[in-house]
Amino acid sequence: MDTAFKALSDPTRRDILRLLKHGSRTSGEIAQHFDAAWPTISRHLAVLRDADLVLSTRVGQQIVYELNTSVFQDVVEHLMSWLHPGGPDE
Amino acid sequence: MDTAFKALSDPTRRDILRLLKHGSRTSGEIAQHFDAAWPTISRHLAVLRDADLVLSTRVGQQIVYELNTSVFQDVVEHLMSWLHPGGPDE
DNA sequence: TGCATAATGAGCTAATTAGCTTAATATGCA
DNA sequence: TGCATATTAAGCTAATTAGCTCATTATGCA
Repeated sequence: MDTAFKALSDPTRRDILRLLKHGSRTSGEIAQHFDAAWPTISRHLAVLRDADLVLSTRVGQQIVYELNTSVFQDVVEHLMSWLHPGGPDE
Repeated sequence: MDTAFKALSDPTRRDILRLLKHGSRTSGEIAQHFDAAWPTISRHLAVLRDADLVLSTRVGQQIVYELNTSVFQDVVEHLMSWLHPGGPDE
């Protein structure tokens, strides 16, 4: 959970997630949307992967990334539990 | 919005928010719950205040902090918009 | 095998930040 | 006013991290 919040704290990574919201993309397609160097985007993708916010699959020469919506659900539920005083989160 | 995600990315700050979920607390009461030095907690509170995640009011000699639930709502809605492909967030 | 393409790993620098200690500010009260 | 308490500000160090460039790994195909 800690890694998820940390991953979300970077604007570039949130931009990547927004991009993936519209469908799966390869590393190359993602990198092309940004001014940063490809290895830089690759590192951001690794952070998102470690946080389980995205899933990656190799398809031939390329690696396809997609949102892992279940972890998003967890983060959202986590936040919402803070809004309800009687919630389960101590 | 950027500041909110950044503020949430620190575990100590999330602990502070969890504490405030149970009701308003003064700076001193909050600091007592942690091993860190008081000025350190004070700085964390400043980060949360800048992100509008908490509201502060002076009451006599003390400053009382409380959750700003409306900003939580915003963050939650922001995250949820990423889960729905037809959502408004591009 | 040997070459081209896709992606990541290694190693570096500059910037950010969490933590500390010491100093300053603000309020309450005699 | 003058002192005590509550809180924050300043300034520092160590650790983290985003970005880069260059090198390496992995796959596809002739």
